[in-house]
Amino acid sequence: MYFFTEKMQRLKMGFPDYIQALEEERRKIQVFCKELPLSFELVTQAIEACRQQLSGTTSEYNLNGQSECSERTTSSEGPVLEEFIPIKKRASSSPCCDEDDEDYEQHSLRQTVLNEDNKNNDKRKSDWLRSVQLWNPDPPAEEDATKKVPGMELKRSGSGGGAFQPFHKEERAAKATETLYKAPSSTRVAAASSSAGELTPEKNQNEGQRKQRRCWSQDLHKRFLHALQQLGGADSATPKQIRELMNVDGLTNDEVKSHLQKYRLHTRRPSPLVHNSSSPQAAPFVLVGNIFVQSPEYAAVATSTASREVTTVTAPAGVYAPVATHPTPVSQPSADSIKKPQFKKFKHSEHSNSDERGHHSEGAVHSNSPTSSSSTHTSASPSY
DNA sequence: ACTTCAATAT
DNA sequence: CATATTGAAG
Repeated sequence: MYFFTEKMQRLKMGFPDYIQALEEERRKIQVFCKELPLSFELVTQAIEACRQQLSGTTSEYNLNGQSECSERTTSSEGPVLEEFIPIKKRASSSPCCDEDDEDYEQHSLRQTVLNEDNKNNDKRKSDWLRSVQLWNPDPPAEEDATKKVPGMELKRSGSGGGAFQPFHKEERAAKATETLYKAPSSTRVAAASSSAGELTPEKNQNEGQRKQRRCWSQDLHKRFLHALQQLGGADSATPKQIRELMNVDGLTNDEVKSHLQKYRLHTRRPSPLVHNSSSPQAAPFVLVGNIFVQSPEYAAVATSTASREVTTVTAPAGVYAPVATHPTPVSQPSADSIKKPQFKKFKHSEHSNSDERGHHSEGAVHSNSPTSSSSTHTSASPSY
């Protein structure tokens, strides 16, 4: 109890007041009990403890409350937060290159709201990394090994490394599969399997079939970022260099190129639009349905301006990080141990200015909000 | 019907 | 190498 008394003293409250404060607190976080189950529980316990202390008798702590909030309970009356779990865990992260765990994320808070009647409202998950991060939770990590055949495809089983974990269904297959390739869609015959061996995916695949999609697992992406950062940012890095740094075998330049393209695309200002009105800091939270959630933009902004700690706290995991945002990536003892290309060569004329992309030294850093893509506005996508 | 994303094509 | 287009998947 010392714990409580101390707190109360600090707050200059007596048990009754403290209890009341706690209850209020509990009420506030109740909506998030799903997201913050422990907090909820802690507060609840604290209340009970205080009550016991106060009256010496055991009183029910939930007079008015429900001790638990079932997820679906809320759904009955409207929108409900579907996913939003900030679990940032990199449990299974690669053993090898964990040194730079850093903030790999910025805005990836997503607010997904689900209206019972409307299925495709804003389910915009903010970004492309969605895939990256959900897929292949397990970092095969075994980079050393020969594995990671290009042909591999892992089904999402977002767990381990994944930062998000949708609370609903979600089956997780054993992560075992390191490499598993798709069944021959057609032409390819089973023949290969017999003698030689297993992996030679690209080999016998006669005709032109499109190459198996490469799955950018979390680990892979991590390496990608790592490389990127060593190279001074997405804008100065080139596919080849990246690939080399990544040192993943089986990875091709094209794959890296493609990924880089996407990365750049998403990374750079997705939203030219300004949210004039409210100052950024004014509204870290937005009201969604009947719940407040942190707005992604805010998180993004926070990353750039505010310090990292804020970021880490508020922003759950994302995958793509500001990358080079700051200095000292990994091993960077001497400034010039690695070269920083910085400016790209601009071929000749053209490049009709206006492009925002001319970063200056430092290494890039767009820490803007890629939040993306989405929301509401329809178009924006090339397809159509 | 739409979006996202890696693979290709330029 | 950068970008644009394609085609597959969700």
